[in-house]
Amino acid sequence: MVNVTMKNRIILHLDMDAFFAAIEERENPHFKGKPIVVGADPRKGQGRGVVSTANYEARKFGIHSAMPISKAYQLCPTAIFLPVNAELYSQVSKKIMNIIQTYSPLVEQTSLDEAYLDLTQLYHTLKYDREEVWERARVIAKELKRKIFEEERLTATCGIGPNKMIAKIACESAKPDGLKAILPEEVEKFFEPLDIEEIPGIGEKTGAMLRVKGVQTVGDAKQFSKEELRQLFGKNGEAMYERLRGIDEEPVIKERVIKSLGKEHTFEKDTRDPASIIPVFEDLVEEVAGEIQREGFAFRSITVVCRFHGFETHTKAVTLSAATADKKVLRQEAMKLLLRFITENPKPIRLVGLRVKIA
DNA sequence: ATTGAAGTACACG
DNA sequence: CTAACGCGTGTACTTCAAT
Repeated sequence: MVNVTMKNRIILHLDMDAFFAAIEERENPHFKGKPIVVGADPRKGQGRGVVSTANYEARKFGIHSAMPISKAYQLCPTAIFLPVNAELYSQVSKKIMNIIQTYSPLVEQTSLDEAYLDLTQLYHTLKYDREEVWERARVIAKELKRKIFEEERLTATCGIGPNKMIAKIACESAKPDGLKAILPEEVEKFFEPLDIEEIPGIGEKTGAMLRVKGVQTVGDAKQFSKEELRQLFGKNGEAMYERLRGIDEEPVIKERVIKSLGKEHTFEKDTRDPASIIPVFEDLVEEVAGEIQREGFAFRSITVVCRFHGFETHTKAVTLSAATADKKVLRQEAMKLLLRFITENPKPIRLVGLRVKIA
């Protein structure tokens, strides 16, 4: 009998290829073969936002997600720049997720275009025959890809592994329109040459710190003991030690509980003019309060964010004596925090934001 | 000693 | 002139005060 616990799972990660851009391409067939950048308006290179999604044609110019739109414009001014049509992408996402649901009862949606499927039940239905289980998972991935393409004319990439992290890394390695399974006995070989920043949780800052220490790959990073990593990176360091070795016990969760909710706004030009700032901030209050009411939430803690000229960002927060859903209270308290920012800091303001913690 | 609040840093899609 | 850098959400840390 095979042990079926957290230690012996099979997880599938599905990630849509260049999702937003692919939808736009589908909706406008004459865009086919041209570089498409979905994101902020570049306004002749003066726009302030970032790239949400670039299709593979645009990526050939070096354009990628999260890149400042002004840089994307420099790299390829002739690309087709499109605004984010969130409503449309959300509708398509729902259809995709509905398809995914039919392949597993345990699905975790992590964004509009990504989901994890826990296929561990296959161990039961296939009498614990490991070969069969992994083969069946591949078949499911192929069927998923085919079904999504048939129904939505969009391609996806699937990764399969013994946990979420490995499934995701497998998926990343197979993009676009790919399928990759990493078996438990293949994990070590596969991980060894990976750049450290491919490990979830190691971002730009942590990656830079590791490179200073002469670490480039996952293999290099394994020279550090768990204690050393804890010294360097705290609690994250301990998790990192495990992840470098392909260990990840994170369960596939059906739905996450919302813990906080907020809105923010970046001005077209940095400003200290109350006539520009106040109405925008009032709108944030309206939207946050509206969402709180719609969801039937209450809040007790309020945080206001201010990003000043030069990108310096600060927060101010208050905690109320009791939870409430009252918009007046939100406006009153949030406005006090905002005014403190304006009186304490003479710099022009780039962004204002408002966030509440759900009680 | 523990808890909660305020503020900062970092990560991810 | 090597900087340009949205938005929404989560976790973890440090510091300080009150319990």
